[in-house]
Amino acid sequence: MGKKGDTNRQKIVEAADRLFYRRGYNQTSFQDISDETGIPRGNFYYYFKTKDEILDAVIESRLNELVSWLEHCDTVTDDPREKLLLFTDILNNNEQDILQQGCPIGTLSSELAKDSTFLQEKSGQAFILFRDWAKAQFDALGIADSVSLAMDLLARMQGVTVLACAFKDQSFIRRSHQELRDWIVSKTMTG
Amino acid sequence: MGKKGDTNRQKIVEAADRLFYRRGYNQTSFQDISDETGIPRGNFYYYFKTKDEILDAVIESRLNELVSWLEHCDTVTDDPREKLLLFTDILNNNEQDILQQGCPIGTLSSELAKDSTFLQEKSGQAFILFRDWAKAQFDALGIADSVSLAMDLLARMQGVTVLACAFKDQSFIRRSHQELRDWIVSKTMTG
DNA sequence: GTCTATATGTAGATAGAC
DNA sequence: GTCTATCTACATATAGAC
Repeated sequence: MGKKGDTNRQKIVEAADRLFYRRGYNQTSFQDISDETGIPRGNFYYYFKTKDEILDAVIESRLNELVSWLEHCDTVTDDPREKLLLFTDILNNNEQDILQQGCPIGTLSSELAKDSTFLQEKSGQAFILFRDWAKAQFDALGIADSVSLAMDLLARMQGVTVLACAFKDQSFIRRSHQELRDWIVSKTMTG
Repeated sequence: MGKKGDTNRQKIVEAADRLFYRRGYNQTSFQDISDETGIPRGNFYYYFKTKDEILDAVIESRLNELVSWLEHCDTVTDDPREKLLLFTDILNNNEQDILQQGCPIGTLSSELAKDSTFLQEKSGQAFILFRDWAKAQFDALGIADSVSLAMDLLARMQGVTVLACAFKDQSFIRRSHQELRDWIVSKTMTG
C-alpha cells in the first residue's frame, strides 16, 4: 500500500469513527463520510467492499486505541488500585461526549445487538479487554472474585453513562465518579 | 374514533413497539410493520402523519404501561422496601429479552440521543417515572439522599442490562439481581 | 376508513473513464 | 489510485380510487 492510499483510508476510518459515535452506525451514510473527508463516495470501494467493512475497520481502530490506553495506564503507575482509579477517570475526561452521545462502546454494542450478531461480538471485544485488564488489577491485589468485581465495575460505568446521557445530567457523572472511586478504594482495602 | 379504527391503530402501535425494541427505531421500516400487522403501508398515514408520530405513540403507550405497572406494584405490597425489590425483579422477569436486545427504555434513549433531541427527552420520561417512584419509596422509609439513591438504582439496572446484552451472559444478570437486592436491603436498613 | 399506485428522495453499490 | 456517473433497491410519504 502506498503512502497516499493509507492516508485516504485512514481519513475514512477516522471520519467514520467520529460519525458512528455521534450519529450511530445505521444513521451514518456514505455521503456523510464523504462530506466530512472530501473523498468521493465511489472511492470508498477501493478500500472497503461494504459498509460493514468500514465498521469493522473502525472497531479495529478503536480496539488498538484501547490497547494503547491500557498500556499507557500501566506506565503511569505500578499500583493496581491507582490503575483502577484511572479507569474511572474516563468519566470525567469525556464528560461532554458522554452527556451527548453516551459511551462509544456501549452504544455501538447496543445498536449492533439489534441487527448484526457478528459485529456485535467484535465490538464487545472492547468490553473484554477492559474486563480482563480490571480483573488483572484485582488479582494483583490478591482480591477474590476478581472477575465479578471487574464486571461490576464495567456495569456501573455503563449505567452511569446511560443515565447521564438520558438525563443530560453532568452532576450525576461527577457524583458517580466519586462514588466509584470510593467503591474501588473500599473493595481494594487489604486489611 | 370508531372501534375498528382504534383496533387498527392499536395493532400498528403494538407491532411498532415490538419491532422498535427488537430491531431499533431507525432499522424498522413501514414495510416491516406492514408485514407484521397485515395492514398496508398507505393506511398508516390515516393514523400518523410521519414515522416520528408512530414512535411518539409507541413511547406514549410504553409510558402508560409503565404507569400501570407502578400502580400494580403499589397494590401488591405496602412495604416500600418490597416495592423496590419488585423493581429489581424486572431483570429476572425479562431475562431473555434483556440478553438479546437490552433494556427497551435504555436502548431507545441511547438511539435517540444520536438523532432526535425532542423524542429522546420524551422517551426519558420513563426513566423519570421510575426515578420518582423509587425516590418515593426511599422517602417513605425516611432515608436521606433519596434522589441520589433512586438514580443509583436506575444506573445499576441499566449497567447490568448493557453488559449482560453485550456478553450474552445470563448468569451475570442473576448474580447482579441478587446483589441489587442485597444493596437495597442494606440501604433501607433503619437502625 | 381502507388500500393501491406512485411520487420523491436517498441508501449502498458498480462500471469505467482518467 | 481517484473520481464521475449511474444502477438498483428501498425508504418515507402522497394522491386518489374505492
